Amino acid sequence: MTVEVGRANLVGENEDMDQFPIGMRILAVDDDPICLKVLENLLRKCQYHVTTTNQAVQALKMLRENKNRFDLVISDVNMPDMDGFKLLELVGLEMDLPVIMLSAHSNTKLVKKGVIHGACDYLLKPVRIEELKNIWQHVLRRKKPSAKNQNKRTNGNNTSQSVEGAKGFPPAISTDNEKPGKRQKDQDDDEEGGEEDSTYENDDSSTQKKPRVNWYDGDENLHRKFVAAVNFLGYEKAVPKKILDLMNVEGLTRENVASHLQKYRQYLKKLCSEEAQQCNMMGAFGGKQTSFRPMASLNGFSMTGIGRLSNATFSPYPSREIVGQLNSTSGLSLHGIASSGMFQSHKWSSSLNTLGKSHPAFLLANEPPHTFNGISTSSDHIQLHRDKCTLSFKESNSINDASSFTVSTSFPDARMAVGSSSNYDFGSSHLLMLRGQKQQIQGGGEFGGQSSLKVTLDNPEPLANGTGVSNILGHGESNKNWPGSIQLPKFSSNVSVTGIYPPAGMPATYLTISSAQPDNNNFPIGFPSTSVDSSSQLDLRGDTQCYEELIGSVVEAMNGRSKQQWDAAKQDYYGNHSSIVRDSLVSGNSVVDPLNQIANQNNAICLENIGSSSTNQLNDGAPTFIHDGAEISAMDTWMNYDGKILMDQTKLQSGFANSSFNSLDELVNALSKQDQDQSIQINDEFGFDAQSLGSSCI
DNA sequence: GTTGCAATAT
DNA sequence: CATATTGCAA
Repeated sequence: MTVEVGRANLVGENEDMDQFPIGMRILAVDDDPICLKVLENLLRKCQYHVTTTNQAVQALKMLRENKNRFDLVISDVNMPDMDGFKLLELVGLEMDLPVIMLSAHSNTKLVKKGVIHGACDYLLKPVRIEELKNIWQHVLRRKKPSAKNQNKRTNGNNTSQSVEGAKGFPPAISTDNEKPGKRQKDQDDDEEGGEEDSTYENDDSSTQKKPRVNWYDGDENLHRKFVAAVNFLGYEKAVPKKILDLMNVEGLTRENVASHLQKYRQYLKKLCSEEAQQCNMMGAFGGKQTSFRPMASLNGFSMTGIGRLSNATFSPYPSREIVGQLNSTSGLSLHGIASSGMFQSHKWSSSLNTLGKSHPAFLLANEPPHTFNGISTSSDHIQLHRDKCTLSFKESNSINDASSFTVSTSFPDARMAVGSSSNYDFGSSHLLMLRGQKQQIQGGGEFGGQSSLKVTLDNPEPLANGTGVSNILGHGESNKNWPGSIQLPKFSSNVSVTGIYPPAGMPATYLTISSAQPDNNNFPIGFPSTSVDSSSQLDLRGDTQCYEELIGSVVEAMNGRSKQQWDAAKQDYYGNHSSIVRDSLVSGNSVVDPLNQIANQNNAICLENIGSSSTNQLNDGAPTFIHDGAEISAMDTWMNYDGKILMDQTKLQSGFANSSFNSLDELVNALSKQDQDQSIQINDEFGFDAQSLGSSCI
């Protein structure tokens, strides 16, 4: 039989495998003594070495006592003391032995369940000896990859799946036969014969070829992990090794990641330039906001494992830039630069040179960053001029200082949101996205539609890398719903976003974003900033309404055990201004659609992530992400790394349904009454401190 | 030792 | 052809 030939060839060199599968050690488990006896006899006829037990618990005990005592486990599914699936799972977790499930029921669901839980085979009772004769193949298959790595896997770890690990399978789950839809090149459907021979030849020699990494295959989608890792680290800081560490995917190499990163960057570059073109095409007039939503692509997690990168779903923008998106009706077409162009204060990005080259955002108009038409980034501010529109950024304070910046606008219906991710290198890695949106303005409101938003970063201190960071990104846990734009900086910072009233007399279309010390006057004062070196401002003038929206989010890992997302703040301003306070110090994160907040009126908004105080564990990261409203709306749920649903958009839209916001609600309400000075003690288990929050508010 | 880029392989 | 892998210089 070819099987025998193949087997002989394959195991021929392995001394102890000469006799294989004769004497293969099998643990048979079945609560029914009769069935067990029958099974035992059949197995013995196959010349296996059989050990039996009628208790799953006992079986587990035996297995644990000596993990190398058995080569394979055959277990009944239905057992009184322990579900066969449970046993299966435990075995898979603890010893990575092939497990064959036995059941009298051919229920597809059961079979599926068994396979999903890692069963390498699922046999129906009564079992025929013909079936048992072949079960050794499961042992062989599993041992095969380890043969050459025998030394490495003596620990009993489940490293035999190194190859499979590259596919993103969690080690705990046997990967032998599942995922029918998945095509893995290293996996021949026929388990033996010539295929094995050729494989063997390759394995044996140094010419063994690496299995190709399937970044997009499979439910867990390595690319998602990749994106998450990149976002976690921040675009510039995302280097292959760090990404690899974060991803923590077995079998994946740094080279794999480097390659993928390369491709990813190229993609972003391309995407951005394309978008720039589109933006240009769109022009200031008639461009339909919804047809081009660069930020929509921030949701990298909507990408499904097709192996194709979709513009709509990839996550192209490094979040740590300041991005000004002036689009649409605001008519902010800057000297031919896309009206939705992205701009960055060079100080916020430590290296424009690099960015200009590597960051698509700066490739707009195919010009070096500092030579953008009308945009100057050579100093600490960027100015964009087009007609009445001016955008300028200036970076302010030193990196080590707490910083704040204020965003203000007089656009009647501007929506504003500010978030922060702390990136030490950037001094402040505020994420800022300014986006013009088409929206009806209903009048200027009592303040003439002016608004401002202050963002304060109180804790730019770098955080030690969380030891648990590696757990954050998945390990097979469901994270497919992560927003792609989540960023996980290495340290957190306090962020406060406060809606404030703009100074009277500001131009009707005026937006300022300034950086200043917390103690400074937080108010944007005209533009451009008169202080060249230490204040930053962004002035935006347009004759039409402009919305700014920036959402910051913080995702945090607490000792690697959990992730927290701090969210984003948005402010809808128009006439009255409403700001959204979000804090997901607990499990939550929240995103509030500004559109739904319009009703909330005159509230000054304070948003602060206080958790980063040294006393709590939020220091591991303070990711930020930006979404535009539509994007956020598109996300149904966000999940934390434990697979818990952190936020349900619908709930959020209907109000801060998330319980974690209850206190915040109160806080916001209180704050909205301009009672910041009062201490509102709302402490949660995470040390959320309303008082400090209040103090951060203007 | 890493990284990023370019050449090469699939 | 797109993408993964490999090679190599910085």
